[in-house]
Amino acid sequence: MPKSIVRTYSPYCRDAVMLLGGLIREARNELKITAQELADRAGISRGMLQRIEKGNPKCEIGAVFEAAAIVGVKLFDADENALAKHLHHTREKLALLPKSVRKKNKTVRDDF
Amino acid sequence: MPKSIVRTYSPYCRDAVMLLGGLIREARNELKITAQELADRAGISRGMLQRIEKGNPKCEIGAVFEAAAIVGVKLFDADENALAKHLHHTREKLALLPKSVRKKNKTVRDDF
DNA sequence: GTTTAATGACCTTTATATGGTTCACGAGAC
DNA sequence: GTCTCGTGAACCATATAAAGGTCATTAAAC
Repeated sequence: MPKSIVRTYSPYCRDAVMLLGGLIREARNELKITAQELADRAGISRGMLQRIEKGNPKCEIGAVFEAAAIVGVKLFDADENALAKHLHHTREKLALLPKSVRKKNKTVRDDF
Repeated sequence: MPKSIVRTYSPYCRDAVMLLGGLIREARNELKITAQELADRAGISRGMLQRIEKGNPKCEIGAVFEAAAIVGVKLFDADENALAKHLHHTREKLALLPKSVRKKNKTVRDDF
């Protein structure tokens, strides 16, 4: 970022990220997998996995989801097939939706 | 990253990120909110929101979750309270769990 | 039709997230 | 006791993600 941007996160957002990290850590422990091994399998560094499990919001979502998927933490409480189907459905809906939203004019003429 | 790392993502991971982005875009359209407005409210740039909605895995998870929370896309199919409770529960469990996992010695002596 | 606004796709600059490497601590295994 | 392994934290170099801007296209609103 050009100008030093101090990003703030809502408590809900911070909780969600921390929860996800905690779930990953829990699952990893139950699977008796070392941090290094999970990191290798996810294609990330161990330090990165540490930040993920700690709930650092500044991690790329792809790495987090990858780690989560490996240890079996399902996002959206959905299994893979359902996810793919939902994705397909979403794509269809998006294709039909208007590409741009436009706010209705605030000054509505209702004096006719 | 020092050495140019080409990260690969599993199909499930890519689908999950794309699904989340699609859900955000859907929700934003239904709420009749412009991309600029959502970006402002989430404290991110419009270009960033574009990448999020497109399902780019290289976005910080905090920004994605923030945008999702604003438009009402709940992660884990859980409401805020349940999330916070779950987080608390997770913290407790983590406190009890051993801090390190150690693989059992492969060469088990079962000849006694 | 015209006008206005929202979006998508660029590009450049710059702050920073990441990978890699250390080191220290803790806990099993021996 | 010693030795190993897993973890947590800190540091550094650098690839790069993000912000901000511009422009073209599109589509609502008029």
